[in-house]
Amino acid sequence: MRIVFMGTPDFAKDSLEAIYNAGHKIVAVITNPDRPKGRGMKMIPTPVKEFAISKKLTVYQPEKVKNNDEILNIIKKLEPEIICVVAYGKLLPKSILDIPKKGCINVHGSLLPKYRGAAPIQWAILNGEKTTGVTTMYMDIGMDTGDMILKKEVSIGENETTGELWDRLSKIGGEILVETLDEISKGTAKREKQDENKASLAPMLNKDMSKIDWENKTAQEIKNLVRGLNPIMGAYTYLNGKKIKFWEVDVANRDIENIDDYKNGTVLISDSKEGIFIKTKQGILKVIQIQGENARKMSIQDFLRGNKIEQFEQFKNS
RNA sequence: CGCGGGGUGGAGCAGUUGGCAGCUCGUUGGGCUCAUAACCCAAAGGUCGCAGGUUCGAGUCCUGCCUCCGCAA
Repeated sequence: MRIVFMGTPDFAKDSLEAIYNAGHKIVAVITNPDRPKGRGMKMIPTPVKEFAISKKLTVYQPEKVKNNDEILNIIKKLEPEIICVVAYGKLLPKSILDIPKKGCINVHGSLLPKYRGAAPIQWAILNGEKTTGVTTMYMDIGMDTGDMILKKEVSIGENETTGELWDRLSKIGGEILVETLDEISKGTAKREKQDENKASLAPMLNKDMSKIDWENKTAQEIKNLVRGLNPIMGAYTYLNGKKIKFWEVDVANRDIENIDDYKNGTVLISDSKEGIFIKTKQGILKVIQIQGENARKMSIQDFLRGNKIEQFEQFKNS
């Protein structure tokens, strides 16, 4: 089948690679423009672009796709039977969705209709979900509201981070996309409406939510926050006015006397070998990997050699 | 020229107005102990990123270079 692929990050690249290896005819790849990135603001191509170029596929990088006749005409001339969209980063207008005869299909990192939107994988971890998955669907003009074709469910590990789940789901996304294309070409693809009553949103993450709320969160909730934000931005807090990020924590299984005498966020134990243990609203939090201001991340043991954290010091919101 | 912080024994850090290079941990040897990753004693281990400059004297001040990292996107 003649396919136009649209996508941007590494999640999309795995899908592109999968359909490429499955032998589909990819007539063009559309991805976001290169953006200045990293130290020194160097222009970095998207992962999808890198792959496409290495396979000598044609690449287009429109700044926008709405009200853009140029890209609309380019896609029309390509006469794609299907457009595959994976984490492209922009909503497509109806004028583009109507081009391919067999429709536009999308790979989404959740079990729809749950977690529609930009950050389904992150939210699954943040909310402490036990399972999630990948869904393929026919696109419509809404945000992840189209009719579903295939689903694959996976369980989430207790300590799994967003980064780890992301990698797993992007591989599965590639597999399920190939299956979906198969079924479409054989004419056996289903079309299942999404149940609006079960729909939920997974909006983009913003900076504010990465601050640890010692007052109101339990140890388990904080753990979910930390692994949900790893490796995107990390969860942060303050100790003596200095910003500290946590990259890996666990709920500690130990009893401490008179624990209620201390405020949430208080360091109950600071030990050069075991690390630090912090009181929360419910449960004790053990810190495993940490990062100080302007420093790289390191194990709590390494951190404690050069940075003192005394017992009864308190982590605060500012 | 996006903003910013570094490079000091194996690890993580300190080093005040330039004046003998330190701390915690680790390592090695010894001791204590029924025993220990615990405790005590001792030792080894650094041309302070590189090059030049100022100075009686530079980890510290100046110049250039290499290199690592954080934020922001």
